[in-house]
Formats: sequence, C-alpha cells, structure tokens
Amino acid sequence: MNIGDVSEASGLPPKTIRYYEDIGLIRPSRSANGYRDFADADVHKLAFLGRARSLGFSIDDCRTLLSLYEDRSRASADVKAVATEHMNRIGRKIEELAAMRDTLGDLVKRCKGNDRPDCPIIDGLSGKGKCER
Amino acid sequence: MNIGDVSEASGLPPKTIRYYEDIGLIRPSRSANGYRDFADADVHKLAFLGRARSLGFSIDDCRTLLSLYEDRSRASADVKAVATEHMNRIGRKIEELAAMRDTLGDLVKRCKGNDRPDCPIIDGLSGKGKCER
DNA sequence: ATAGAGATTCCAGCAGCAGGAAGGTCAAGT
DNA sequence: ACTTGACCTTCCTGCTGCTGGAATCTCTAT
Repeated sequence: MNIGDVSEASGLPPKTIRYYEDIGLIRPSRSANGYRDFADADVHKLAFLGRARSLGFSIDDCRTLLSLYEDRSRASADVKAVATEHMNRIGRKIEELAAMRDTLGDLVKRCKGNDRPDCPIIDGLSGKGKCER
Repeated sequence: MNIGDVSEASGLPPKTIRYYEDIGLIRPSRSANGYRDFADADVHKLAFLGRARSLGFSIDDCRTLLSLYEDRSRASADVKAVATEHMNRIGRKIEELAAMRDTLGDLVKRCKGNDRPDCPIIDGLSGKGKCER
C-alpha cells in the first residue's frame, strides 16, 4: 500500500504519516522504487494514532499507548494510568479556560460597547479595574 | 529603568520583554551604554500585555488591544468585539476539551485497571469499541 | 514520447517564548 | 587600580506537531 491509500484509509494526511515515521512511531518497509510500503498493521497503528491524537494525547503519550497497544500482555492498569492522567490534565485545562472565560465575561458584560472611549475591558487590562485570575 | 527592574515591576521575564520588543509590541529607548531604558509607559504596557496574555489573548490580539489601549478616542465597541470573539473562541475550546474528557472518562470508567491485558481504552482507540467524538 | 498523478527528500515556518553561549558594562570591595 | 560578580547585550537553537513548498523521481496511460 502506498502512502496515498494509507492516508485515505487512516484519515491522516501523507505529511503527518511521514512525520510519524520520522519520529519513529511507525516503521513501514520500502518497495524497490523507494516508496514506502505499508502493511495492514501500519494502517491500524496510524488509525490508532489518529484517534489518540483526536482525544488530545501528546505524541509522547501516543508513543506509550502504542507500545501498550502492541504489548499483548500489558496490564490494563498501565493504560488506565496514562489515560487518567491525561484526563486530569484536560480537566485542569478546562478549569483554566473557564476562569479566563468568566473574567472576560465579566469585563465584556460591563462594557457598553458603544462609540464612547470609556471601556471597562481596557481598564481591567490596565490594572485599573478588577481583572483577577 | 533597566530590564531587570521592569521585569520585577511587570512580572514578565526579561526574555519575554526582549521578545516583545523584537516583534514590535514595545519600543523602549536606549541608554548610552546600549542598555534598554524603559519609561513608565513601557512598564504599563508590559503589565497590560501580561494581563492580556494571562487571559489567553494571542499576541496578535494583544497588538490590537494595545493600539486600542493607546488610542484615547477608541470606541469601546471595538474593544468589546475583540474580547467577545476571544471569549467565544475560549468557549469553543472548552467544549472541545469537555468532549474529549467525556469520551476519555467513559473509556476510563469501563477499564478495570488491573493486571489483565483486556482494556476498553485500547479497544476504543483501536476502533473496536465505541470511541466517537 | 509525453503528460499527469503521485512518490521522494529537504528546508522553512507557525506561536511564544526559554535556554545557553560569548561578550560588554557597572558598582562594590580590596 | 583591579577584580569579582551581577547585570546587560546579541545571536542561535529548540520546543510541539505538524503544514507548505521546491526540486526531483517513478509510475501509468495515451
């Protein structure tokens, strides 16, 4: 299978697939002409990576997950640990963003949004009004 | 004022301050010895930038906000527009992360997390179980 | 033979800095 | 006067996770 077909099958752009080979996530073999020759297992791995990435796992996490994926005798606890920590990271990120949104929401609500120059948002960012985190 | 003092006063690392000059956010003057010589206005701008950044505004947004900050005759509507759009972006990001968290939460909940190899998380990522977005 | 699609490599760039090297400058202590 | 150490300067590299583009093969069909 050439890279184009694999791209179709896995949903990942060719560039990404080459990149993943570059950083050692996959190791497709090569045909005589120098083209990459993907086996079904490679396609599965790539689809796996695509899903993991879409859930926000870092490349490093993906590396770990991939090795667990390939290790038939892994303990599910190991997988769960990785996933749980990632989930917690996401949770913290959400909190952080929510705090920003709330602060912004407050400023925006207090801003009349008219032609006049006085603006609580600018004042908040200037440290004149309240604009805590 | 030297960069160290400004760093203290604004809460931004010297590296960041130099970077902000580099990309044209601030234009401190120079002393005879070549050192940057910051005026109070620069410090205010930097503190402003620090707050804007901490609310997640992009550097490009900051550029806009800074010009509005300096424009005494701006319309508050212009500021509000920038802030509102940013707030909406944050909202969408939160939704996205929450969806990831939910999917992950489901997988994690279904994973026993023991010594056994069978793992709904790996299955989900493999496309065997449910793992939608 | 030639055109067009698809493959290859390599290089640059995005955001927003951080780390580190090599060197100049200043104030204090001896 | 000299040294020490803290500070300042510039320049270069690297981080994440790709994406776009250039220059160059290779394959397939006409």
